[in-house]
Amino acid sequence: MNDTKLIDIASALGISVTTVSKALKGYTDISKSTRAKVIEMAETMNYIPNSVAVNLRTNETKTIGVIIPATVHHFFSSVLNGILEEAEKRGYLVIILQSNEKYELEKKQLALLIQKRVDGVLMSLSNETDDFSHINEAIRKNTPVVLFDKIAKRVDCSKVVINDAKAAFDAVSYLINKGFKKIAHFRGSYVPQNSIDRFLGYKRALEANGIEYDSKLVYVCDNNTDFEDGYENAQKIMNEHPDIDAIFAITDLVAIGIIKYFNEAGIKTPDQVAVFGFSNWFMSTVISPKLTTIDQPGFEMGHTAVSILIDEIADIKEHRPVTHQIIELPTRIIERESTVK
Amino acid sequence: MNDTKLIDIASALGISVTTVSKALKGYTDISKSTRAKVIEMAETMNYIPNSVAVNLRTNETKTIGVIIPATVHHFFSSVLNGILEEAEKRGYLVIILQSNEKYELEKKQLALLIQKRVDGVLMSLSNETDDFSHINEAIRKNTPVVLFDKIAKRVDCSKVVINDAKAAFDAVSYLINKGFKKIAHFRGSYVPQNSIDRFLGYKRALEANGIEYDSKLVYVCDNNTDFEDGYENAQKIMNEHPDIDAIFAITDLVAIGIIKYFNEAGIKTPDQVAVFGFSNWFMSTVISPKLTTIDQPGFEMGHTAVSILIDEIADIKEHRPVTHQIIELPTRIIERESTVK
DNA sequence: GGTCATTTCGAAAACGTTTTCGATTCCGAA
DNA sequence: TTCGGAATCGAAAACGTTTTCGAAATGACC
Repeated sequence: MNDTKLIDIASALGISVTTVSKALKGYTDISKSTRAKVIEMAETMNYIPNSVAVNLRTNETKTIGVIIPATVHHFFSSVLNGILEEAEKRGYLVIILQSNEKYELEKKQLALLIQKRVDGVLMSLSNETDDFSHINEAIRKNTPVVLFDKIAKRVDCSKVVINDAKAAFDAVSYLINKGFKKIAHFRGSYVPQNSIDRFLGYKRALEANGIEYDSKLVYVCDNNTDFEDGYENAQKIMNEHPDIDAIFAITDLVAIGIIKYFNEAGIKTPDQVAVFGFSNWFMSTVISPKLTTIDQPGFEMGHTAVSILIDEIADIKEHRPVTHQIIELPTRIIERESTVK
Repeated sequence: MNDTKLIDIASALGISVTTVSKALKGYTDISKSTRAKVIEMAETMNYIPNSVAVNLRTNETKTIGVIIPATVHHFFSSVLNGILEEAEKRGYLVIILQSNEKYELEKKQLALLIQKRVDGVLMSLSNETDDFSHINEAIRKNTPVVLFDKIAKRVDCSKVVINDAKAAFDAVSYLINKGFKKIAHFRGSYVPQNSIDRFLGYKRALEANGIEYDSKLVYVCDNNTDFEDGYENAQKIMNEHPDIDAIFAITDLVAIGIIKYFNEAGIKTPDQVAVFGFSNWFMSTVISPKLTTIDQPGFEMGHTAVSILIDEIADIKEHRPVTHQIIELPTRIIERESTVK
């Protein structure tokens, strides 16, 4: 536990702490000779600056916080990888917290992060969250926040998202163009923005193509930890509406539940009912038939969210005005077996 | 940016910073009346202690670092969830780093964590790591380290693992008892301990059951990001040894690659060749046939690793002697379709 | 009223840096 | 020799807490 500190180097060299500090930080008012001596001594004494002391003095921690709503499975692991990579590249550490889709927890965790003096925070909202004062409060305290994926339009901060409505519109339009006529939608719960947007994209695509929207064909899947929800609703819809010929699912997980049921019940995919997923999760190539889906660029989303956040941190530090950006990452259809006859 | 600090409360109340601090921390030498006043004022002024200053003073950060070798997919996401949950429960924050299976990066990241003064670190070793001096160095500096999953037997610290050799032994014994005779093994690369142990378990199970070990039936799959490796080696082995009747794969990912190939090539699983995986990843129930595998308790592993680490942190702080533990978590066979005719 | 113990408070040091600002030294030019 | 500027260094304050230790005030008791 023999941490060497500035004062150790200083007394070893018979100079002041100030000089040591300045030499190490490249101040120009230190002669080359003493600078060399200091650097060498720091080397041999294996000096490592105490980050906590530096943080206190400089009022920055070079750390960002990340709050994600769900477990680190699936889509969020891609985002996380993007976050970790970009943060490391820019010299920031990242603290991860999971809100488990709970508003209260999310609020508490955000408070904890700003208490810990992180320089900024990245967050994706919980399904429960419909009050955003905690976020505004953080921003007011000069801790920049950037929202990704599950965002709130009403919060004034940077956001990086995909255009869920457009992606869903494209997906359903694709199905219509393929000749499917009675297309159901397995949607998510009612509050998260992306659940709403995907639903709206579905509805608009129908209307744009002269197909009447039928609310009876919309089922709610609000469990996003396993595929049981998709499985059960597939069973249900085949009883209630056996004549559907396609389902647009809000996530690949739901879609896989559907396909699982269809495989077991002897319902042919895509011949009797086609299935379209969302997110391009890893397992969408594992299932048989392979799932047609929307590629959602998680890695890139993490990347750019970090990038924007760190830029804003710098802006605030330099007292520049910060301008919030809304970045919309492109999605694309990945056509596989579950929709091609 | 109107952070209120102790001194603000103190001057608002006309008392000293010391008294405010003590009142807030429940010191008994403060009268109930002033304590009440302080608490109320802190409340109305919305006081939040500056963690950085506290850290500097108390010399602890209530933060632990985690270094994982691979991307947060699959097994590690379970571990991570266990870590996050237990850490939160015990009042610790967690900083995540990925070494991408690189020794140099792992070393650098460990140094970074101790520079940041984390109270302890959890790590799972990279495939490249065969020098452990960086870990010993951390421990010598009083930063406790606990290794999980991919560990090094020679490092003197706590570890939480599964018994890979026994789990593999059980898996292969199971196959033998099921009547399979010519069992191949798709192993991992040569240095990680769990790759070695699973291979040894395979070999011993054969020998224990009077089946001669044949090194020709062992294939190396060292890519753990997708299932191509399993796919290609499955193709290869069916050319070179078409008479095998089972494959024990080092991971579910490899096993899924194998099954993918078999499905495409018209090779019946398990009738012609059975497949046994390892880890019980989520997708092992998605593939068809569903994969028989070993359940590896990732969540619990994260949980207990954190628990041990935090206990050691407390021991060090209280100057108690710390005794290292080696925890071996139980595994079990999950029998599914890929091995039952 | 005096003594002593108890209760209640605050000054100050400490944690390890960074940075301002002034002091000292050095050197060349006049 | 003197002067002025440049080069080099260090004292000290500051970041916001915690905690030791002593001082002051209070209360109890005779």
